[in-house]
Amino acid sequence: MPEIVDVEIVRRHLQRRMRGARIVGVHATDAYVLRPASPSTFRRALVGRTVRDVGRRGKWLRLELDAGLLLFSHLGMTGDWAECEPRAPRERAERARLDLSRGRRATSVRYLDARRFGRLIASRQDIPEWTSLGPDPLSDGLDARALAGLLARHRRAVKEVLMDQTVLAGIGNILATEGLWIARIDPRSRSDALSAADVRAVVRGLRAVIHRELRHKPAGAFDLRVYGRAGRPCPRCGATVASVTLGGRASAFCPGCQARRR
DNA sequence: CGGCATGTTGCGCA
DNA sequence: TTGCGCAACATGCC
Repeated sequence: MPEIVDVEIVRRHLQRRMRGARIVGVHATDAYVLRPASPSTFRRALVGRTVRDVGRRGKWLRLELDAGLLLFSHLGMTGDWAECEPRAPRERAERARLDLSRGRRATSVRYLDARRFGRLIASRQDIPEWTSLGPDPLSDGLDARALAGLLARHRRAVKEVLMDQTVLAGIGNILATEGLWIARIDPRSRSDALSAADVRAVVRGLRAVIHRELRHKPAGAFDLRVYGRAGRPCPRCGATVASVTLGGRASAFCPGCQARRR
């Protein structure tokens, strides 16, 4: 599910369903993903609260409730929110459900997460994971000058730096991989070795993937050019797509048209 | 059965 | 101090 695009799509859904709604019931069924971990404490914090706004920064969702309460949601690897009937039976991957009422309308939203790497955190203050996030490419914009400054501050592979949430918020393995392919830059290039033109290309690449995904995602999968395509021909130059490991993550790239900066 | 997965954190080592 | 590499977390799919 989750990179900035997926999380933004979820945010829009939740905003439409939840803004102005009152939480009338909480079925927090999985202590593993909750903070506070006790389902009853978690439930008591949320029941009766009204949702003022659904925000997002990077891969984090931040629901502003009344009475100064905040609900943070990170989707981990397999998390998702979906609307459901209040009477719908619990699904295997369902970790929490919020029953909502707005006017005379009653509906529910539920948090599904097979692998349980996600988190639901009720808090009275912003959490460190939220406050330490770097600029968000969608809400803060992405400009080459700012990104150049950020990249120059690190000496790791550019792909790892792009995926560092404290540098830039929301870029994951797919977007970093595809963005660097569009920019024609080898993901192993040191971030501080990129020229001004390279940084502009990275900005264009990331923008292109983000907006393309944002347009196509709701309709269905859009086709990725190099991610998950190691061993197959590069759609741009025909060379065989390679894969290396960076920061523990598979990183596909085309040795034919993505040059390494040194 | 083994390998892999759109994420994050923490540890050990050079 | 910095930069890595790797394991771990829990589950599902091929």
